[in-house]
Formats: sequence, C-alpha cells, structure tokens
Amino acid sequence: MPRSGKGGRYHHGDLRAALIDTAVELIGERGVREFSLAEASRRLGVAVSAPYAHFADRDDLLAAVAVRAFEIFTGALLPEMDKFADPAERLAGMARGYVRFAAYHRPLFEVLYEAGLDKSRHPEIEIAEQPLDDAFLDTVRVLADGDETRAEDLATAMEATARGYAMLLLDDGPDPNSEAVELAAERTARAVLALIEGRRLLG
Amino acid sequence: MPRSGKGGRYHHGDLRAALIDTAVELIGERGVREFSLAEASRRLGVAVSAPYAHFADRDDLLAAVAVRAFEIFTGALLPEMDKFADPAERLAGMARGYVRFAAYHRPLFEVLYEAGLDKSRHPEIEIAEQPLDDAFLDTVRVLADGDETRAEDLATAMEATARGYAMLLLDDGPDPNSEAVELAAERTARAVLALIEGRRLLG
DNA sequence: GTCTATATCCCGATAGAC
DNA sequence: GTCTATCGGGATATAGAC
Repeated sequence: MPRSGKGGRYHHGDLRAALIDTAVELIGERGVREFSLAEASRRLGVAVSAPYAHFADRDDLLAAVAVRAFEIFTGALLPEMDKFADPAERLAGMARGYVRFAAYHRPLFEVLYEAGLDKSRHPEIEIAEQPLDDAFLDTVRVLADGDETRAEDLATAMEATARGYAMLLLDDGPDPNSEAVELAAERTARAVLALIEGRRLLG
Repeated sequence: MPRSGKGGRYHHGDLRAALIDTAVELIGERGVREFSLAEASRRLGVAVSAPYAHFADRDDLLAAVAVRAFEIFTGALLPEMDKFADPAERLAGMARGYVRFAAYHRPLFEVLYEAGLDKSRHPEIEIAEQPLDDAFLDTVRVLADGDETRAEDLATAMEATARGYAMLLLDDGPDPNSEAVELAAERTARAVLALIEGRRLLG
C-alpha cells in the first residue's frame, strides 16, 4: 500500500488512492455496473495495466470502495442514532440517516447494494460493516425486549423500509435535490415509528 | 408482428416470441444488466442481425419483456387483492403478491426495476402498468379517506415496504426456496398492516 | 510502479445478398 | 426475414521492458 506523501514517478503520488477516488467519480456518472478499470485508467492518464499493481482485479478495487463506503456510512449513522435515547427514536434516526446516505453518497450506496460483490471473497467488507450492524442489532434487541425472533423480524422490517424508500428516491432521478431527500428521509423515519407502534399493537 | 402458426423458413416459426422467451431465460441466468442481443441470438441459433428485423434495438426487446412482466404482475396481484373486502387487507394481499412475484418471476421483476429502461421512449410499458397502478391507488385512497396527501404518503410507504422486502429476499440468493418466499411475503403483509395501524394511531 | 504492446473476448449495429 | 460479413467500439488481463 503506497503512501501518499512519498511521490515517485507518478504525479498523483498515490495511484491506489487516486483509483478509489476516480472509481467513486465514475460510478456517480455511469453507475457501478458500467464502471470499468479501463476508463478509470484513462481518466487518470495511466496505462490500463497500471491498476493491476494495486488491485488484483476490478472487483478488488470495488471492494476497497465498499470498505470506504461502510466507514462513511457508519460515521454518518452512529451520530444520527446517538441524538436519541429512546430506542424507537434511535431507529427512526438511523432510517433518516440511511436515506440521506443513499442520496448524498449514491455511488457508495450503489457499491454496497448493487455491485454484486462476493463478500466471502472480500472479508474486509464484512469487517467494515460490523460496527454498524452491531449498533443496529443492539437497538433492535432493546425494542424486542429480549425476544430474539421478534428482534430479527423487526430488524428485517426496518431494513426493508429504509432500503425501499432509498430505492424509490434514487429511481426518481440521478440527483435528487435536498428538499426531496429530506422529505423522503422524514417519511422513512415516520414509517419506522408507525411500524414499531403498529407492531406493538398488533402483537 | 409475425404470427406463431404460420411458419416460414425459421424453424421456431416466431422469432419475435422466441427472443422474448430467451431474454427472460438469459436474464434469469445472468441478470438484466448483462443481457445481450448477441447471446440471445446465439442461443436461438440465428444470426446476430436477425433480431433487428423484430426490434429496433436491445432496449426495444427489453421493453417487450417489460410489457409481458406487467401483464403477469397484474394477473397475479389483482386476484390477491380481491380476496379481501377490507382495504387494509387488500393492500396487505397486494404486498404479499408483490414479494411472490419478485421471487418467482425474478427476471421479469428485474426488467421492471433494474433495466434502466426509459419509459418515455417506450410508452407501451406505462400503458401495461396502468391497470395495476389504478387498482393500487384506488385502494389507498379509500384508506386515506379522501385526503390526497395522506393517500400519496401511504402509497409511497407501501411501495417502499414491498420493494424493500423484495430486494432483501432477492439479495439473499439467486433462487430462494418457497419457504423463504412465503416467510418474506407474510412478513411484508404484516408490516403493511402494522404500518397502516401505526399511522392511524400516530396521525 | 508504470510503461508499451498484445492476446482474447465481448458488444451493438449496419450493408447488402438471397 | 434471415443470412454473411464487417465496422468500430469496449472490456479484462498478461508479458516483458524500463
């Protein structure tokens, strides 16, 4: 892993990091599925073979992007949860953050959920995912009052809700404005609260 | 549009229909994004130029698949709704059908929501979508009691919930077994009911 | 660590013969 | 309506020089 300060022949100084940045850029323009190493190389002005000095293949680069994605995702969601003490509010806050992340970091969101990466071949991804997962499950368990089946059920419901709202928002257009994002985020949060309340009632 | 009975030189008799079938087949194996006219032609044993006698381009074939998808989708969902008189139960039934359709007709579901088709360039798709849309909005409006803003809110919540559960199910593996599908469908239906109940309570 | 060059494969789409 | 042939583009990945 080359350091960025050193600076060899290559004027970016750190091709590995530059490739990750460029990947995010290109994914934002064309979508993950269309992302190619060749185009990233062209944009950086290096030979198409250069990336192979830093990544085993295309998926290996995308896996590095996914790791960064989870770092940013976690950094955005945990504070959003910690604004509240009430577990239901914490989950609603998480849902809000989820939708915002999808909208404001669409390329990263796409890498996480639409790149078709094989996590078993890239364990770094799951490691990067874990802190977020833990925080989420902890809060859900509190709400489920120890009943593990209920907890899993609720976790799935929450994840589905946030994911669904995010997909609808992203489907609407390539670059939703902040009003649309906030509206969707708020709706998602309220849906989560309604879900929790409704479940409490319906058993 | 060639008829299937006639039978010209081509032994399938109806290349247009055969291409649609093969497209569904291939999408099931590799996903929509990877679908190519060339591979479909190879599989059918025709020249790569042959499809262009029936479809303007790749997207035009996918649009035809999308139309079929909405026909089947509608045929599956309307009966599922009509089992119930209560509007909440109708929506829950719809959600159940949505998840089942996604799981049991994955290639069709993918064409509808992941092919990136430009509906304004293929108006047939929206026409095929309309009956389902109407039935859905009618039921939602009944529940919203005439308040159009509430109706739109609820419609979005429902769609997001069903879509989210469907995505989670499809992410799990390429071919979920029927137990997993039914579990997910049931959870989705219950989530929808909880959502409706919770919204009623929380205003 | 990056280059040039290349092998190999894929795709969409068109022209013109039959 | 289907064929053969082809153009023009794209991709991943490797070998070997510097």
